[in-house]
Amino acid sequence: MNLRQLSAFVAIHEEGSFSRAAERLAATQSGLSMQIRNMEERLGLRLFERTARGVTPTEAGRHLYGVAVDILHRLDAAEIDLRNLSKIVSGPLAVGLMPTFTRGVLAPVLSDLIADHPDVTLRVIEGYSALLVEMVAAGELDFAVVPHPVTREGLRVEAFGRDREILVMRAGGARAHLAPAALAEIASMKLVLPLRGNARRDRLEAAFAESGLVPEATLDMDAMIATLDFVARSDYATILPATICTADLGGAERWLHPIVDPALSVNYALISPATRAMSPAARAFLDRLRIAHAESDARWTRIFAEGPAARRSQPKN
Amino acid sequence: MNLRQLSAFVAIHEEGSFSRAAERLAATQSGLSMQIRNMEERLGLRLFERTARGVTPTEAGRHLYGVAVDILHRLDAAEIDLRNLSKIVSGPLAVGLMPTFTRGVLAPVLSDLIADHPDVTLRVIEGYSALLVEMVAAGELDFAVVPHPVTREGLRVEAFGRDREILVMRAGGARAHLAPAALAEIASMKLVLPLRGNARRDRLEAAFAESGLVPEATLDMDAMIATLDFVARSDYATILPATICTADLGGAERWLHPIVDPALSVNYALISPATRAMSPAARAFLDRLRIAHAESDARWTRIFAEGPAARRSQPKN
DNA sequence: TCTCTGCCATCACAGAGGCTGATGCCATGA
DNA sequence: TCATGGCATCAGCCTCTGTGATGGCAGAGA
Repeated sequence: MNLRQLSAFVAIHEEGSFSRAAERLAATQSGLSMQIRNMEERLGLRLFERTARGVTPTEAGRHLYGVAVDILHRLDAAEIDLRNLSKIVSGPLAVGLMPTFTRGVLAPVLSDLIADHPDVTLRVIEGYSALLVEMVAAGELDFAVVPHPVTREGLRVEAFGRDREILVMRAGGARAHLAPAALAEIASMKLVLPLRGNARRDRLEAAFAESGLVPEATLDMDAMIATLDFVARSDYATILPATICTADLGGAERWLHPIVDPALSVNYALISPATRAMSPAARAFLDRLRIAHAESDARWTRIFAEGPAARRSQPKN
Repeated sequence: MNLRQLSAFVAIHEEGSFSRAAERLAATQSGLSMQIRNMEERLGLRLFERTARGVTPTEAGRHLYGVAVDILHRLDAAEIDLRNLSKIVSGPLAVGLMPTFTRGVLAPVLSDLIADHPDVTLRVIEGYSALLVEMVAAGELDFAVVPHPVTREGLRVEAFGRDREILVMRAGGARAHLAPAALAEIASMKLVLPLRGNARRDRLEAAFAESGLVPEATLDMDAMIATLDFVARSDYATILPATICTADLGGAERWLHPIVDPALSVNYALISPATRAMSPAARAFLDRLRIAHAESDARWTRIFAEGPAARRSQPKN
C-alpha cells in the first residue's frame, strides 16, 4: 500500500467516481482502476461497490477513508514542518475569500503580509461559498473562509468567527446612520437579497419566518458589490454582513443600521483540503485575517452597544 | 515522499548506518543512499550527518523519525484492521518469550490459542532479553516480553505486568516448602545467578547492596532451565521469577521460598516493532498470555499472604 | 423494449523510476 | 602509511505503473 494509492483512494471516495477523481488528479480512469484493484487484492476485500453511476464505498472503504485522510494530512504537515525548520516563509499561496472579506478586511491583511513575507506568491480568489468549497475540495486553494455550515467530504472545517447582519440603505434616509432597525420593519422594505440556494439567503428567510414575517418586495442578486452600488442609488435596502460594510462606517454613501429584534449573525468556517496541512505562508495569512476580522467585529460590538446613544443624539426623523 | 523512503529512513535512523539498515531491509546500501538523497533534495535539507562510522540524524531527521514511525504504525494498523474486518484470525505469528514464560505459562496459552484459532501459524522463540530485543527491533518477531526497562529505538514499549523473585532450593532442606526467606539469609547461601550484564542479575545485586549485603558464593549461569536442574541436585540455591516456578508449586523436586525483607519484583515490558501494529493473532496470543500471567500472579499473591500460616503449620527446622 | 449514455474493467505497450553491483573517495585507527 | 569500513556516485537493467483504446454493463429516456 503506497501513498499514491492512498491519495487515489481518497479522491475516488470523495468524488464517488473513478472518472471524476481521475480528472481531479490529472490521471486516467484506467490508472485509478488498477490502483484500487491492487489495493483490493492486497487487502483481500472490496473498497468500493461499482454501480452504473459511479462507485460507493463499502464499510471497509469508509473505514479506510478516515485513516487515509489522517495519514496524508500528517505526512503533509511533517513535510511542511521540515521544509520550514530553518527557512523564511515563502512559496505559493492561494486563498479563497468571499466579497465580504475582500472588501471588508483584505487590504490591511495583504499589505501587512507582503511587508513581512515578500517571498510569498499570493493568489486571492474572490467568490461565493459554493465555488470556494469546490475549489478547496479540488485542492486548488490552500484555504477559504465561507459561511457555516459546510458539509462536503474532503474538507477540514474549523470555526473562523462570527459576523453580524446589517441593514444597508442609501445615505440621507429617514433613519439615522447607525440607528438600529427591527426585523419587522425590514420585512416591509424593498430588499435586494442573494439568490435562493445561497446559504445567507436561506438563513435570512428562516429568520423572517421565525418571526412570522415574509419580505414584501425582493430583488434577487448574487453580487454583493453590485448590490452595494445599487443600494447607494436607489430606495432598495439590503442586508449584508457587518464586515463588508466597514468602508461605509463614515456614512458618506450608505447608511448602516444594526438589525435588532432579533439580531442576526453569520458564522464563518475556515475550510482547507482534508489531506493537506497549512503551510507557514497560509498560517501567516490566516493569523492576520483573524486579527483583522476580530478588530472589525470589536468595532461593530461597540457600535451595537452605542446604538441607543446614537439614536438619542440624532433622533430618528 | 513515499512509504518506501519513509521506512528506509526509519531503518537507517534506528541502525545509525546505511549499510546495516540495508542488511535489515534486504536492500542495498546504494539504494538507501539514493532514497535518502531524494528525500533530502525534495525537502531541501539534510536528514543525516554522514560520518566515517555511520550516520547521525540532524535535528530535522530526529523530528521526522517520530512522525514517520507514527505514520507507518497507523498505516499498518489500518491495513490489519481492514484485512480482518470480516475474517477469521489467521496468519503467521512469531513471539519471543523468556524461559520464565515458556516454562511457566506457555503451555495452556498455546493449547488455548490453537484450539480457538487453528489457522494461526505460530513460532515461539525462547531467548533472553537482549536477543529478543534485537529480534523485535529487526522485525523478526511480532512481539516479545522482556524485563523492564528497555531502551532501544524502533520499539514500542508497554508495561506487561509484574513478577516476584523467589528463592529456589532442592526439596527436603531445612526450610519448609513455601516458607519465606529473608534477603539477609540468602546472601550467605551458595547461589546460582545470571551473568553480570543480565538485567535480572544487576537488579539482584542492587537489591543486595541496598541492604548492605554481598552474596558470599555465586555460580554465574545464564540458563534458567539448567539452573533449575542443577539446583534440584545440589546444595546451591537460586533466585528466579515466580512464574517460572509454577511447575514446582507441588514441592516434589524443588522447594520454593518467597523472598521477604524486602520482597523483590521484576517488571515485564511488552515490546513490538514501532512501525508495526499488532495483528489479531498477536492480540489473541497476548490476551491469553496476560490472563495466564495474571492467574499465576494471583496464585503467588495468595502464597505470599499465607506464608506465615504455612510456617506455623510446618515449623522451620 | 430499445437505444443511448456514462461508467468501470481489461489489455498491450511504452515510459519512468528505482534498484543493483561496481567503483571511488574519505575518515579513522593501528 | 596502510587497512578498514562507510557513504556517494554511476550506468544499466528491470520492474512496475500509467496510458489510451476497447469492451461490457447498467440505467435513463423515449
